[in-house]
Amino acid sequence: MGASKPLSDADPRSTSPVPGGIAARAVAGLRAQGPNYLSGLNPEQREAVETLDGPLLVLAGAGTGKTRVLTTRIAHILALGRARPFEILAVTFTNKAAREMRERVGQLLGHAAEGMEWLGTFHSIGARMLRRHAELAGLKPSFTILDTDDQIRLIKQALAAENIDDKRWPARQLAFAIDGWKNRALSPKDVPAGEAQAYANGRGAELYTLYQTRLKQLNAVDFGDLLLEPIQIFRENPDVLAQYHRRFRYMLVDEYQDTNVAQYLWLRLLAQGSKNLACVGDDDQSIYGWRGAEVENILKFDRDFPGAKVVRLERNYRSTGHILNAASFLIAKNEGRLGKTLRPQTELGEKVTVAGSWDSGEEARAIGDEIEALQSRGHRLDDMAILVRASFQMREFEERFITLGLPYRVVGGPRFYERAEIRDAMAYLRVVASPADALAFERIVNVPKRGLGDATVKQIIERARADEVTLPEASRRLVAEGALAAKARSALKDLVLSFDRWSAEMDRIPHVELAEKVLEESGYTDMWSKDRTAEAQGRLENLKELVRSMEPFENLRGFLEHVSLVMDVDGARGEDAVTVMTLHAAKGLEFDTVFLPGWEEGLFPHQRSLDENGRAGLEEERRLAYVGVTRARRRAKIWFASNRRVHGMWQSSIPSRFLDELPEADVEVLEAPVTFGAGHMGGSYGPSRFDRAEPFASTYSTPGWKRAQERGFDRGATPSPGPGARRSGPMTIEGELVASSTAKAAGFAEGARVFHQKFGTGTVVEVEGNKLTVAFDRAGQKRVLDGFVKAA
DNA sequence: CTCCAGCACGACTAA
DNA sequence: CGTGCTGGAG
Repeated sequence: MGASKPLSDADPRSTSPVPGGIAARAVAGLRAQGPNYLSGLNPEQREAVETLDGPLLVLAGAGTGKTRVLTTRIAHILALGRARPFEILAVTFTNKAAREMRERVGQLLGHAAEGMEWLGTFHSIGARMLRRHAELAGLKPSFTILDTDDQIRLIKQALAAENIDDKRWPARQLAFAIDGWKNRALSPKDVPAGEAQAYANGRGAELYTLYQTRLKQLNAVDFGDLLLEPIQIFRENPDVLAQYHRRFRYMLVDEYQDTNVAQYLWLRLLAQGSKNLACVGDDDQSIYGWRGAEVENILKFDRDFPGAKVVRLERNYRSTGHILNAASFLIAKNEGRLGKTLRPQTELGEKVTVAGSWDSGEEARAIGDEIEALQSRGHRLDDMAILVRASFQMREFEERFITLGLPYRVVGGPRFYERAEIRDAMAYLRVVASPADALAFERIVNVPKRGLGDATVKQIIERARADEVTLPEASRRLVAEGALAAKARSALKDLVLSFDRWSAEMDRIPHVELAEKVLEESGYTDMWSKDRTAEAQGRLENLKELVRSMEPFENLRGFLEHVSLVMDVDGARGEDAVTVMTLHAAKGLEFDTVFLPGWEEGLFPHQRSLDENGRAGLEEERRLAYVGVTRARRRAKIWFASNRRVHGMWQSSIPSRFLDELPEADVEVLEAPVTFGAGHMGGSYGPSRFDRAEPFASTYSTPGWKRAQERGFDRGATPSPGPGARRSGPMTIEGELVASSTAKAAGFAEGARVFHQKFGTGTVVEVEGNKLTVAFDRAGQKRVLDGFVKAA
């Protein structure tokens, strides 16, 4: 690599590929005037943008203009004519980041960044490459991309075929292991013996091989393969790799600290061409260790890419002083870091606030109130966000915001495409688009119920395997031969004919219309319309949303590709709304006001991180806290609750250790608005508690609150309540308590129509204190507590 | 052979 | 709390 002499771009002629050529003169011209897109950059940023040749690492602290550098750099390359849009490889981790980059390059150039076909996520670019050279990997270009769910079902099948007890060796565990191997670019033969030993008595590697074979048979890949297969192809086909070397004149990577071994290898292979690889990252924001990210990659960048230039961005333009100081002080507790000193560029502003609440419900109420207060003072909801550690925390906020009528949007919550109804609908569409998609066919062959159970499906699969045909084709043959029971045969015949009809229509009618037709004619929407459970309505809404989301796409195939790679729905509609999302999803974003609830030991830092990764896990959690605080421009508001329901059980919790790691001078501790009950460990649950709860009877009447109180009482009786110690017996205490505190608020009479979250609507048959016997229209007669039903 | 209810068990973060 | 498997009824 001695050939790559360090090039100074002070002299434009030396950086030009063709000395004295058009580009060089253009550079000189631009340099003279200074193109306006460069004018707002500080010296470090400008250096990062203008250092075009050779490897470059930009260490960009939070809020130091990282995205700006990346996008300006692209604009610069294009403006100088160094490369055409399709000769730039620009990789991000999330679709959001890719989208943003595309938009901002467009803004800089004054027109859409058309033609940047290699701007995207690692996975989408990997998929694109793999489709081009699918044959080299033993696949057809139409291969399907399996998500985690499909993956696990496939592994289950493999385990069953090998007679491995999936109770003892859960499929998830193997899926997790395979994922890990793929993240480290290990093919079955490369798996270290020790690790392969760990699963199913040493059959790990064998099962991995089997899984890969099944994938190929299904013409499918998983997420890991989207990178691994191209790496394999590049290694085995130098001519293919050479094509990409010629193609990519410049390469940019966002969030380099999050790359795993496979991504690193992929990049290194590609960067052997032009060597113009620019990586941007921040070791303090490395929060994806659990999916294989190797902070090492960023730490040893200059060794991996000799002659690399390193630029540090340390001027923070985002946050006010107190916020930045608090974040810096916190992250300084980490040991394994390159070390950067972020410098605030503005006033100290407001201190970071820390407040406690009795339980998670109160936390949600208090934050909701504060949001409304801010809103009434003229703050936009768009400028506020609630960042949670785990997505289960979101629900409470959603519920609260619904009652308040506060518009909110959830980013990456209970994920849209993971909902059963969406997956079913998608499976239908997948089979229509490619009848060979066996997993999809299996999923919906008996949804809605058609009388095609396991036995029938098994026959179809066996036949398909014997004849080496698709499942629909095997079904067709079985039907034609008059096999199967008469009932199953006619149901199957109808289904196969329907698929034939839909497939034939695929290119004739608009895909949105086709989707509606498929869902309608298959009886799928009907199935939910007839369903009287509470969720059914929401599911139908989701299906409508799915169909609506297909509109922007050219055709069905385009849509399906999008969904398999972009597992999120664009929720960014115009309305002013509070954002609720996980800390992981928040990386790269910023808001004026950031609420950080749930800073409790066990949740944040998350127990599992500590258990599984010890100190490294703690450090990653701390980086996550750092990411959270640094999302805030003007206000960071941290909360913790004394009681939180985890896995359906109320547990008391202690404040996060991170709170004590914040600097006193930059933090203001708020009096909790309502602190009664907290720390009430004594067994004296006398009338005094009731008296205090009484005034709140109307507000504190949610089931959760009741159980919070019940839990408090319970703790008095049993000092260390183990989880599971109370499987089904809390009714008496809860019952009495609830009866007194909600007697006036609730009070259902016999014959009243009520609605229950789980059982739907029904009629009250009997009232006994707060216990109701309700005949539900669908779910039958049940005894429920009145707190769980609303008047219908 | 299919369907459904009841029960056990596992639950953070992502493309 | 939700899903996924098992066993028994139809």
